Amino acid sequence: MPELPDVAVFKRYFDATALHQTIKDVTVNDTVVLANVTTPELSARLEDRSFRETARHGKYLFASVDNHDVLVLHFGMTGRLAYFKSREDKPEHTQLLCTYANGYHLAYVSTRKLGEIRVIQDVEAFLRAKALGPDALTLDLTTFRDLLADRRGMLKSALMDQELMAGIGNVYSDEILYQARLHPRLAVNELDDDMERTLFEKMRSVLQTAIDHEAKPAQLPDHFLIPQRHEDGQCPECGGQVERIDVSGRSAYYCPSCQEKA
DNA sequence: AGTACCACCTGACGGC
DNA sequence: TGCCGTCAGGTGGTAC
Repeated sequence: MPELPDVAVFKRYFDATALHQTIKDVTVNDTVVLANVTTPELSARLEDRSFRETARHGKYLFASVDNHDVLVLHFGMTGRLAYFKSREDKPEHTQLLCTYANGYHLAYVSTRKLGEIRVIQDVEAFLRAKALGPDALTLDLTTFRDLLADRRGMLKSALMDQELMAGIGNVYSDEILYQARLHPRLAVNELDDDMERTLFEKMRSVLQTAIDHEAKPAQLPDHFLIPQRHEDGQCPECGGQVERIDVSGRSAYYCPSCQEKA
């Protein structure tokens, strides 16, 4: 699930629950989610410390610790957070559990364990190492135009390329293209200035609207395509059948009559 | 540079 | 009920 809007909601959740409390215990379930630390190292880094603040870039959440470390959380396809009081409420597939002095727990939950947890000291250096592009919700129109200027290939692939811009995944790229009424396979260099502007504005509004609605498909506005991303899905605009095609190995849903290819 | 395909993981779902 | 293939919103590596 986690694309930019989801991670933005996780950040809000983290900020509302897990900051400024002393961490008394750290438990790791499966070390496969640990990218650059061992369980003992992670415990040593976090125990008797607290999280000071968080930041988000693309699909990454950064939680700074009051010792200059930064805990990096990436959620893969199935990751999420859960804050709860009773151990009985610990979700299945909890991979990392932080227990606070007040007895509450923060869990990093991931069924498929495709995400990762790491500890870094320098966020900027991390972003450079990953070669991540600017955050899709932070970049401005001029930057957006520059990024697309010397890009070839298909529109959907470009939106999803984390090195071009960070945060957009398979689902939200479909939504942005639908709102902009552009075909997912349209070549980037076929876009004129107006289409670029529209795409940029829809990118912003789609991401922000999703965040405002907790990134829950069922709560999204009626004119969104996301709830229709399935067999038998209907276009909110024309009522026609939503179609599924392959675009660079991912399934793209779109409306063939509203999203012209050229 | 961009695309296709595989790998990493697990669970849900449909067909037999 | 059980087994099997397929698919799922993530990234990373390799080969064209």
